[in-house]
Amino acid sequence: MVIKDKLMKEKLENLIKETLKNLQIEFSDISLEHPADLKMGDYSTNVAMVCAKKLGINPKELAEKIVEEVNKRAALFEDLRAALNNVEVKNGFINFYLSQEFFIDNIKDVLENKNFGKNNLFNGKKVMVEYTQPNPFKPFHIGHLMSNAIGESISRIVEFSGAKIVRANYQGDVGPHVAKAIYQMLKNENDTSSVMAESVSLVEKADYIGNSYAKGNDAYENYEEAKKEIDEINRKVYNKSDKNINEIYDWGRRITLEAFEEIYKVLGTNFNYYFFESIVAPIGLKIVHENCESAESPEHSRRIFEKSDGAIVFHAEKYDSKLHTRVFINSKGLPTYETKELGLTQIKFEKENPDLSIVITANEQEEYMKVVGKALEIMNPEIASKMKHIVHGMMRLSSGKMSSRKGNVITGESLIIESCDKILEKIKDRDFTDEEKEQISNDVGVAALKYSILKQNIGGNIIYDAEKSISFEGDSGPYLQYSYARACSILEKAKIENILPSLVFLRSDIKSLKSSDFHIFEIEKLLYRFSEIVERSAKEFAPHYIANYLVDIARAFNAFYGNNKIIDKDDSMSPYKVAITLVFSSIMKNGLYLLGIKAPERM
RNA sequence: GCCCUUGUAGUUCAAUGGAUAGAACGAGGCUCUUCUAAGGCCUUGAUGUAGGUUCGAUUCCUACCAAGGGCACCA
Repeated sequence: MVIKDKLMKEKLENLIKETLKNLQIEFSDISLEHPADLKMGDYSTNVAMVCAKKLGINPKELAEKIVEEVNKRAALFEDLRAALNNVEVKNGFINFYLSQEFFIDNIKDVLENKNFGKNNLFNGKKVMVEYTQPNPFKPFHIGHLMSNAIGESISRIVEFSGAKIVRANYQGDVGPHVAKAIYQMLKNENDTSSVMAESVSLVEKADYIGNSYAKGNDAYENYEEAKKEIDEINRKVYNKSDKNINEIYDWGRRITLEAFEEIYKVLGTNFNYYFFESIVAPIGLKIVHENCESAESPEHSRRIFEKSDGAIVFHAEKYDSKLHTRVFINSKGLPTYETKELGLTQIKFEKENPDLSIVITANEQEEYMKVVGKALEIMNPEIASKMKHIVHGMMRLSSGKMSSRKGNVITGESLIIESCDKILEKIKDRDFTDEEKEQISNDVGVAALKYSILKQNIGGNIIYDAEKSISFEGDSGPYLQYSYARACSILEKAKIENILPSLVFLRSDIKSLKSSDFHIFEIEKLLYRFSEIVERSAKEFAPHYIANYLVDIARAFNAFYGNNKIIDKDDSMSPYKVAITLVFSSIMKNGLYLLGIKAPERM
């Protein structure tokens, strides 16, 4: 058995270390990387250039000397001898070329090892991930879609890296936005009661509530009278004092939550916890009051929060000049977002006590969270150290339109439907049953959207182009799925032709082949890297490394497909090519899973 | 004004301090009596400005310019 993927890097690093030691060069920080260009080898190190200056030697000469010594040492070990094809100096770099035997053994490894691609970065850790956070009474907008795609992918990646994942959702079921929606629904009492009827669909009901919020919000901003009424309703919602309001509230909350659940089903998310502001708010209030300057009890001597203009605030700039003051309890005695966040954090740790608690939100909340984090750090440094806030950018539509033909705001939901409908239109003439078409267009439509969100660094804003996103060409979710489906179809044919993937492709077989008959395919040089890509994604909480990698292997596979006949009874290489196809399909499926994307076998 | 984030082909995005800065879309050409041509192959083009650190800077540091976000009772 030759060395496989991760071990290879370690072995090579050790080899270089030993070599330097032999040459009496002191250097510990070995950098060994994959060169960007496959022509430059499979691994590459810059030690010669780094050490040359210190030693006052020409880097090229030093590199030659190191290579000579490396070759001598590598010859002593059977595994290295088999795995290394060539070591050479180019532009001062020392490049390592791996052998056919290395690649073949790694193809075998993927086929035999069920855990291929996994790593143990988070072994034994419990990680809670909070994401999506749509608010009852408001539409599921594009930001929620982004948060969901990113949160689900990060959850899966971290889970794949050994963690136990707890998925959490946090929803604002009290507050001004609720009052605005209820205000409008009370104004249109007749419409409201007819929408509440059984016969009206869930989607229509949820739309009605979302639109009521939008109108109520408008009234709040433009009419003093409405503002007063809404503030009054807000208070009544908090203390549940009005029977009529309670009834509409209970109904609206239930309907919008049910509608969200339908969306999660389409997106492929299952939450373990739903936290609500109504539950979290009183806990946060208690925390703030106990740590406020007015607290009389002597055990609460920490005066973190201070009274100011009738509100209770936290002067974060006292602790960190880069932060600022924020209101935690407003002058009406109601908790703000910051206070609720403190309550939420406490509940999370009481219920699950995670080793790491991740919160995913849009970047507009970055500065608030730093202030909340500072307050938390003073009160409970242990919990604060386990919190991680991951922010994502905003999505803009390339068309510039943010509202649909009906004049409604384009919601996350409408974007999903539009995407799926377009795919359905594209595949309408294909040879599938209506049921299959429905399933495929759902899987592909959602993939198109999710991929558009995940293909780039999550911190930046996204310009969403619906046409490009659903395109099956180039850099898209459907392109990845198409490549997978194509591989599946080849494997199906292989089965019919009875060409089985060769699991035992013996070293003697390779040697008996003339070198002209055998060359290492680009796809082979990429497949074994899957696990290190996943590990890096997990370490940096960055799904886009996986997305980019999948495009790379899809392209390499399609080139392999385009330039080779895979199923060919007269070709002794055919079983091995089938094996490569099988490995590609398995890695693509796993990779798509990590992005939260389904992999249909036909499309 | 202060703080955070971001400036890369015409456009949308990559690039763990490294090699000739990669893709995709767009444009032009070629390609299937072979497994999904929704594919493949070829051609075309970019690091905001000015310094600094380094053998080497898109990456790190400083200043400037530009965009987005935050800066007291919304979330």
